[in-house]
Amino acid sequence: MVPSDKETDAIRQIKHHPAELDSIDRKILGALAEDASRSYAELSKIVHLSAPAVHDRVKRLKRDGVIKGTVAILDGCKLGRTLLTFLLIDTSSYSATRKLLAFADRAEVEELHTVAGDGCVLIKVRAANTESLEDFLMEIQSLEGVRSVRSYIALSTFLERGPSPD
Amino acid sequence: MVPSDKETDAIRQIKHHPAELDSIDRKILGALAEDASRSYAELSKIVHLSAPAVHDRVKRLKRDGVIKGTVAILDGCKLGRTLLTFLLIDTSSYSATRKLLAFADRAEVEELHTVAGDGCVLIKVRAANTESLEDFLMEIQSLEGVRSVRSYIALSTFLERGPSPD
DNA sequence: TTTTCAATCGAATGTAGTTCGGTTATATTT
DNA sequence: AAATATAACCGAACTACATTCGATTGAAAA
Repeated sequence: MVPSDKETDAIRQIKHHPAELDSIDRKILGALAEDASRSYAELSKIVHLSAPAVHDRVKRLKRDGVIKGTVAILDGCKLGRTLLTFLLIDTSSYSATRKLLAFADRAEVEELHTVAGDGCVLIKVRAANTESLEDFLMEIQSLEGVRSVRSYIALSTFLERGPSPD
Repeated sequence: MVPSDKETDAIRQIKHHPAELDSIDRKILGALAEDASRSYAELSKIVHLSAPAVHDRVKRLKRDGVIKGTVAILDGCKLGRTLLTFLLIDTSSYSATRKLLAFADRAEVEELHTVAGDGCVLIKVRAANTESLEDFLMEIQSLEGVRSVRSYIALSTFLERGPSPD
């Protein structure tokens, strides 16, 4: 039985192998990673192809999962979140780590990773102010199995973006 | 003299005060932060307004800088970058810190902040593999004025997104 | 009260996304 | 080598969405 298109698409998306990308693909990806509102006409000028040709490539890049989607970038300060902090949390048990994963639901939490090294969990938090950060910290510190929490409060941000195709 | 529209727009964008947002604005922002490709027709169903009304609001949110832009989210693994690492670099001089800021140009670097606390600079790096991460680390460690570099290699990522309007 | 302003709507318009058929070039098969 | 299949591309047509417009409403200011 020949696999249906749907099946092969599913396999393609799951694959963690790097997709084969030529220089034109990379230019398109770079342009869209910078500004996803660019029109196909605009992209076609950048890569010297017709608009439908660019459209085909973007469609393929989405189908293969290289482009995972497009999102609006919001200004944290304008939303009332002025305090960016990275928390490095050392846990003594897996159950404690699991409890920390639940914090992914919080609106203030932007990233949550488990890491190798001294700590176990790394959380990027954008809080409204020091008070709300303190509340957040207290909540984490009071969890059973949390050994230590180190806070790194961002002073200035010089770069914040997603993966680059270059 | 009455300030021109251009001037007031410029002031509005620079302002770090939180913009006044009602619940409809927040719903729109949330929907677009999740998927910026949603049409005004789709958004209008979510917030129970007409498409032009939503259009006006989005235009205002962009003008005020609450929406900073829209970007395509790329899959780091598909691009051949499988290794996500956070570096916490302790420097002994401002000139060393300045040298580190130049690393914002690197394709592997996704975030670069100065932080208060033990370290001075926090860098989020997405490298192709351990070898290229090692090259990167070596380069930083060999900089004059770099006291220490702590590496936190991500094992699993449970959340990665921008500021939320909620 | 009267006026002004901002937010909204339906309808019309314009622009950009998308599909289509045909062409070329390359790779595969016979 | 010839024939066939495949993939990438193009211009032109089509479609759908973004955008503009004028009118209406309701609330705040004069």
